[in-house]
Amino acid sequence: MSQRNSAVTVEVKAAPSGEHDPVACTVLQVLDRVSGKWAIGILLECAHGPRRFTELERAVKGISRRMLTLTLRNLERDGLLTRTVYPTVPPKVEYTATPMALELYESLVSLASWAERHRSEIADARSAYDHSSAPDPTL
Amino acid sequence: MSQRNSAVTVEVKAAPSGEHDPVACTVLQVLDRVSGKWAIGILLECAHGPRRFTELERAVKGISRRMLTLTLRNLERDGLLTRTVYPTVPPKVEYTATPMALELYESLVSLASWAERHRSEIADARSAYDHSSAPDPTL
DNA sequence: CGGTATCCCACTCGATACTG
DNA sequence: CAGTATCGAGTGGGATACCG
Repeated sequence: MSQRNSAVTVEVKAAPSGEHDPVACTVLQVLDRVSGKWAIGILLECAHGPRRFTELERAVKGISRRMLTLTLRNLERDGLLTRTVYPTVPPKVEYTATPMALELYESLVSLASWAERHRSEIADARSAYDHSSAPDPTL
Repeated sequence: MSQRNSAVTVEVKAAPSGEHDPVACTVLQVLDRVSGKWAIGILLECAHGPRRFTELERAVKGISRRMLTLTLRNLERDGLLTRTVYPTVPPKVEYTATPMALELYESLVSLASWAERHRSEIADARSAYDHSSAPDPTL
């Protein structure tokens, strides 16, 4: 992976940014941080206390080593997780949610509550929409 | 685009879902709805009142017709926007945010406020991280 | 005006194999 | 134990051209 910009060797999300609307822009930045299939699950686990690599691998079911590492690195880079290496043998590494991440989690809960309140409303809207483009009965 | 499932002709996001953690799962569902580069910008515009197709095209700068249509369809499908067609000539179509969408917007604002509060903290974490994998000075 | 249809690239993510 | 390297499929999204 010979890339001129020598900073990081792992794939790290390049901030898309560059929006015009200040609010949309800000929200998008947060979203980019916690979007992706795994970030929230990992954050959630680490919010309950320090977690080791393999603990996360088991706790966040379905994740691959690769995605675990990648997501961990991005969260660490954004200051949402701290990575602590114990120079023992065998090696031991712990990931901990930062206070900032715990605050973020509170905001995410408000999002979740919105989803709970409107779960059925959304489901209804979906089926209504999907049925309105009705399949031709003559087929 | 001959697909047997005749419901919708446009590409519509198939909900990935299927997570194990209830909170992570719920949040992910919301995120999938408003993720993507354009959903929030469009929602934001329509929150200020009914908007026509070409108004949105101009307001949400950088968006293509294709992505505008796709995102509008998804938002409509989830019941976040209502689409009103005036059968005039030339045609006129208006998109309006639903009450549910306006509520969601409030939640997004709390996310934005989190981002504001921690903007510098994140920036610091980033540069610290990026500098720690220091490029070889001898190059 | 308000869309669709196509083509295509970049990026995400999973599977698998290898390493300090 | 805690990663890294590589390959390849699937998908998000841009450009462009066409349609009722």
